[in-house]
Amino acid sequence: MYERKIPVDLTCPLRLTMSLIDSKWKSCILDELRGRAMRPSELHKALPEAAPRVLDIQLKELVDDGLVSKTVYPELPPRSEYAITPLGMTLIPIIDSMLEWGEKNKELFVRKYGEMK
Amino acid sequence: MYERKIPVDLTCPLRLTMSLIDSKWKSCILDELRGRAMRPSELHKALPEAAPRVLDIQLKELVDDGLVSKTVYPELPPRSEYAITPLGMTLIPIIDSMLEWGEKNKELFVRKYGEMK
DNA sequence: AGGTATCCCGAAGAATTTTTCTGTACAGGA
DNA sequence: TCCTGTACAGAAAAATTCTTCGGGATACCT
Repeated sequence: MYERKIPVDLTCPLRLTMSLIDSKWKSCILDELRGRAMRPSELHKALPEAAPRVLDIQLKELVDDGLVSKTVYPELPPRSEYAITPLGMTLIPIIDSMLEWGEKNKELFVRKYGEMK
Repeated sequence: MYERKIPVDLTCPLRLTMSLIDSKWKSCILDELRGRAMRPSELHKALPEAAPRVLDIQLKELVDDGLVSKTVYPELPPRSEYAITPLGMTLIPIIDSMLEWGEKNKELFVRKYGEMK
């Protein structure tokens, strides 16, 4: 795993919160898991633009940070499920306000940056 | 300036909003400017841990995105001021909820990651 | 002229994150 | 047996962001 060489000042509440969710797919993962627990393969299907390996890594970080929980069912074929934790749920209002902001202002930026498709 | 090779799907409202504020110092800059306009040198003093060049670049991007405005006073010595725009102000509730979240949960992560000084 | 201060910007390299490729392991089905 | 699906992880490459270094412009002051 990668070891940071330049520490971040997590004393700043803003940077602390940011550090937990500003990776490329973390906010999307939390948004997907808000309604129900999902299996890894489901998440991969739900976020097809994300490289599977990246999803796995960011999922693991979310688990390490206590925002998501992982349950492994000792079955065959193997099955596991990721669910948002109560702590993770407390971030949902932030996700929601970002969703709402993006919805309300998207025309502004689609015009500026193009469809980006 | 750097040209992206992998486009981001800004059709997703969450990723759109994120893309505007998830650079290292953008949220901090908006937080600093929320109260009053500031000169670049003031911002550098307010955020001493940020490399000045990075602040300049991110400030410029915020201006390009319409979240911050720049006013240059044709004086000598030169003076300019950055202020948050009405559009930028609509992001403040999001910043606030992140500040609040970080404040409320910081002990959890300080314990986990250390003081990070 | 040499020093200050202000603001801005280019370029190279380091740091970090993301992407891609590859490999492990298990068991069911053709 | 070979191929499939599921889940996970190492390692190298590529992409992106951040850091550092240094320069340019202007006009003031000594």
